[in-house]
Amino acid sequence: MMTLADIAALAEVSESTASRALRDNPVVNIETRLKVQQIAQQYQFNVNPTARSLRTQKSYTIAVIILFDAKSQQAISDPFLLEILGVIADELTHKGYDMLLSTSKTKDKDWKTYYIDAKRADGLIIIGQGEHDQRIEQLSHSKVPFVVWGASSGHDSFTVVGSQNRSGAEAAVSHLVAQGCKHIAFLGDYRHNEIEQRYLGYQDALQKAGLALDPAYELITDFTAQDGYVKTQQQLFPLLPRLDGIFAASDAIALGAMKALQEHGVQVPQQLAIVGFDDIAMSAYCSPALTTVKQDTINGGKLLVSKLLQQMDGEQAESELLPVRLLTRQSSARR
Amino acid sequence: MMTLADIAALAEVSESTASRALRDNPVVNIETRLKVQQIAQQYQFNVNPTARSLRTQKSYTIAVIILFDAKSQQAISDPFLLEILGVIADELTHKGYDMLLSTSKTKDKDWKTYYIDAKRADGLIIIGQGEHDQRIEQLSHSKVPFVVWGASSGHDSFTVVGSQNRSGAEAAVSHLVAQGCKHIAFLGDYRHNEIEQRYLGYQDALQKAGLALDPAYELITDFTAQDGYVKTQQQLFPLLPRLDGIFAASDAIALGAMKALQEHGVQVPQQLAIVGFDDIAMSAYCSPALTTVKQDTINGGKLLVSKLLQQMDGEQAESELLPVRLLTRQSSARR
DNA sequence: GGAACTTTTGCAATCGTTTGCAATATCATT
DNA sequence: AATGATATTGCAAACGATTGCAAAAGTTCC
Repeated sequence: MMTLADIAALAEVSESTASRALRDNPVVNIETRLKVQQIAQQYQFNVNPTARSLRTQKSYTIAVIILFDAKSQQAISDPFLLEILGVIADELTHKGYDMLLSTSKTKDKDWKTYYIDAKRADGLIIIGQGEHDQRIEQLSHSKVPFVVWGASSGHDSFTVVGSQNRSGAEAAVSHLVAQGCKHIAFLGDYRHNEIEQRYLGYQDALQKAGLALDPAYELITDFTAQDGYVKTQQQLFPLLPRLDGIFAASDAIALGAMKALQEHGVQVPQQLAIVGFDDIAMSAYCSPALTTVKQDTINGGKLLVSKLLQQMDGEQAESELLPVRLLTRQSSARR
Repeated sequence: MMTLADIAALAEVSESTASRALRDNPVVNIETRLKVQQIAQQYQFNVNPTARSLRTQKSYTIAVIILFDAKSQQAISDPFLLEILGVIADELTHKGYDMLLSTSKTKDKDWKTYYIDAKRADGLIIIGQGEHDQRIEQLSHSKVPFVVWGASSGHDSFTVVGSQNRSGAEAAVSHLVAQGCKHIAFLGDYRHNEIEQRYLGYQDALQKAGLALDPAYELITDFTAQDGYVKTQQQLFPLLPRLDGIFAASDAIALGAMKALQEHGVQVPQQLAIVGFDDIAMSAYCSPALTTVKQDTINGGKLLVSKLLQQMDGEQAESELLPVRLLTRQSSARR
């Protein structure tokens, strides 16, 4: 392996000059610079990132932490996650950063100590707040640069990027109302930050439509199709003659519910319309195709990265919620 | 931030001794060792991984490279991917390694140079070979420790961990035969390594059953539900009266195909039975529930890690294909 | 020709560990 | 008490870059 010293020797300059030349520091003579660069190129020299890290105290690495739900041991809607992860990876690569991935099951290392203090990473991207995580709150009291994907409380002490869950949910439920639904159930776990917003949006829509809020129509449901299926059987079937709409906090839940209903002989969407959230790949390909709310993963990932880098540059970064889009498909087509 | 020097001073020993004490090197007196460790603990000292890396030339980091398909820009069956990624992350964490993630769209950095030579990582895990990647073949001529998730040719020049795609596919198709199917189509892109194996398994089963191989029944299909849907409409509908079974190389494809068929009024499984591959979360919750072949992600991830570490210890690591499991559900229940 | 700048370069310290080797301390043996 | 063997410790040199500061070289101007 070539080292900077070798290149310097070949170019007949000191290591200092070689180092500066490689970073294109204008303080070194343009000709010298070119010469060094040319030689480095020729010998395929790359600076050793470890050595540079040690000296500069920067790692050019960002840690991405995927939070798993304490109970279900499941991450927020999988397909969504993979997509945003891909976008983040691309963005970081593009900006010259490496990406350290950690899928954090509940109790584990102290992020600040492990990543930041130890200089493993220069910043943190945390995906999925779940139920108000202590650790995030705590981080915000430190100087650690980090951003979170999730729900914004409107006055958070840290930078959040997420979807307009509330208005998205409201649009979804209003759509159900417009389709003639009068008794609409909510499936999801509103103890989860983002879901809470969707739940509020659900209420907004009902209120706006002058429909009553009925606790019997609100089911706490995990993120899984499995739980959507089970909860529907257990708690929705009894309400069935009247129940004519379901807003599920995720597509997975919606599909689980739909399955249960179909097995029970309920016609979707004629007797009961369903709307989900996420637009996972399968949503368009189930029968009937699922109406859903699509999150803007691409811009989400990009924003997470740009706001984080912004923070690392010492600037402030505001929280931001991205617009979502209602995709109407057959599962809610009653008129 | 505390440094080793601080700890050494506090313990009134030299840095050398402190360093050795922390690694529990028996050459230092047991009492000294305990004292140093106690002090380190008390002051929450952690060795700086960058400095250690520089000195030892090891990073205690593994790079995981997710290969995307050149054309579809899509990774192999998404849900599967996220799962195995989680397992790998856990295993690595458990062994004290960090995980660098890279989602490699076609042309990018030279892995050996970027990760290994630059000491960013001590080893590589490559997920998804796709269509015989040049770069993997090339790696095997170097001393770089790496493992690949994919298909084994039986005589590969590197370590592969994967599923028994061929026998799994054979079981799936034999199951269709047992259900009375006589004209079974194959949907998938056999230019992709793993899919090729599934395709061979498909042929095995047909041959064993004495059924004819008909090229008209073999459709090159991308990994997406979308393409399964389109290709089915375009190329399967004409064959319909006779066609009575489909083996799709992935669940996504299967669901796409199913959607097309249902829209076309074909009864699944009565008129036509379908089997997929992967067991993605949705498979059990579509209608009818999809019969499929489940891969053993958990052991897959564990094996990838253990075989890689084995290689890094200088040992040889054999390729290994894991058994899969046929999950029979309604989409193929004709008897 | 020399003072006063400006542009380029290089010296040497530093980042925080690990480790080969030599030095010292300890102990048993004769 | 001297000798040799055996535990313990510490010195100092890496690992491969970056950077403040001073020195050297080159210009300009009177």
